[in-house]
Amino acid sequence: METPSTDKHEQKRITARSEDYSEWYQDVIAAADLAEHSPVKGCMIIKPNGYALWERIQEVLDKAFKKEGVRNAYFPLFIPERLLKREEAHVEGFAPEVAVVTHAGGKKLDEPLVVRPTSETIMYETFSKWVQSYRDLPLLINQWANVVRWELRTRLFLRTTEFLWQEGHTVHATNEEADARARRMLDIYRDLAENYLAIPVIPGIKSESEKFAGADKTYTIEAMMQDGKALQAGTSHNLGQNFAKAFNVSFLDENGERQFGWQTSWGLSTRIIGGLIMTHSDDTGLVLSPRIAPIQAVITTIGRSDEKRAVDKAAEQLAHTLDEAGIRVHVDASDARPGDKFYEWEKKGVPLRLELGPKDIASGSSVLVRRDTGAKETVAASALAKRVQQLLDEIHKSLYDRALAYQKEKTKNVDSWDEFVREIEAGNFVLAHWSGDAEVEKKIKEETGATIRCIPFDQVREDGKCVYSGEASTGRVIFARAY
RNA sequence: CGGGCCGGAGUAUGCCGGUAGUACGCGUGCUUUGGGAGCACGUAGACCGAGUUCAAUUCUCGGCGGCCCGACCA
Repeated sequence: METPSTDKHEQKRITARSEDYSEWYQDVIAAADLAEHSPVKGCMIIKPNGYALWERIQEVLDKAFKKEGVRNAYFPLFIPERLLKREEAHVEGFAPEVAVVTHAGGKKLDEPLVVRPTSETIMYETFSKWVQSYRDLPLLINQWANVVRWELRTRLFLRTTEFLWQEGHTVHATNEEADARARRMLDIYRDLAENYLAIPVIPGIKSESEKFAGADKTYTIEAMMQDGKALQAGTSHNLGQNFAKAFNVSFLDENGERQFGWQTSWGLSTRIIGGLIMTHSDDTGLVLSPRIAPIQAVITTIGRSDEKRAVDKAAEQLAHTLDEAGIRVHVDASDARPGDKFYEWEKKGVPLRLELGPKDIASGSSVLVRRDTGAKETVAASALAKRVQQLLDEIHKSLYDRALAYQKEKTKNVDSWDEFVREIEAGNFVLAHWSGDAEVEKKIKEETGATIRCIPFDQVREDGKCVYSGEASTGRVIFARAY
């Protein structure tokens, strides 16, 4: 037995990724002060640092949605049970995981109320009244909300009993238009992931057995975490007319004929924050991509107490300059020792640190330190704002490139079953031929734990044989173990 | 729901069938300040129940709670 060290730094250290990925993940969340477990099992308390990330994501998505003509609305938390039961595949998919309110106001309710696991049913009941004519279409609605899914096993951010998300719901006159909308919204998620979170993703379509309960088609973006497991980072569904028929969402077309609407829904949740953590962070703590970081640059002051006033003043001035340049900046003028401050902001993942002390003020410069590489440079005060902006862009690119290189390195083309098992076991993504048979998919899952993450949009058409059954196949799909 | 580990200051832990000790944290004061400061004083703790025992935080059983691994899932 190893005796625990009494060294305080040893005690504060984050578990190495290579030792225990799960523990490392939780350590990073704790070190960056993002979230904690709540007294209610499976639920999560999102702390201010974590919520600030969610607010940034909301900001980016809301802007993109508005550009598309999507409008925000809010529907009730409670769904009458009969509504949830109206679409057959939907109720089957969600029945095992819904929470139901049976008593309220001191009485047993005549009809139980389901706490929404998603809002298709309650929204479409209303949509049937909102949509009367082809002139009412397309209807583009988004809702920011919490939902509840009673999962057996939970993990901070990745799968919690209650989670925050946005869910978009649309109605269209044609299937083509609905499908284009579903694809378009997935592309907005891809843009968020790649251009803001620096997470490279693989967009594609889900297999029949992996698609959303009640959808005709489910589109997804899949990301690879640092342990090689896949994370479904966002989904978009072409619902066809399944819900429109169940909820009578119909309209009169140009010819005065009644038609059912074609619908989509799409969602992205706080889970993406888990993806952000697991994509970039290291054994020192969180690493945030610059465009999503609530604080992009932190100015840490250094100096003795008799110098403090002058240093603080210079820090405020510098912060003002950076703020003017549109950089999200924070000044840490606390009394803590320099080393303490450095570690603190590294744990929290702030992309850039500017050290400012008497020496810097004397020389009219500042020391700039990158969170991702640790590289230091001294920059003249006059050139700081420009250099900071430049470095933020570089950090984004570097994080993205590194994650993409890792994903490519750990994605293997495989043509035999032995290889397949070995590569999955090694924590890789596997590109393999699959004939489209759901039974085969199920058996592969049972034997290896791997599921089809998606059939990539950029799939190369090539003839081959199913890696499991040997049946003819026209292209490779992505298999992996997933969160 | 199966398998494993664990419940003690805010956190992490050592020894122990008989005054619960240590480190970090936190508070006050002084000295410090360019990579996790030093000293002094202070602060705060055994999940619940039953059993064994002169005596249980320690041993046994049960409950409850947590974490990890599976099944389910965004």
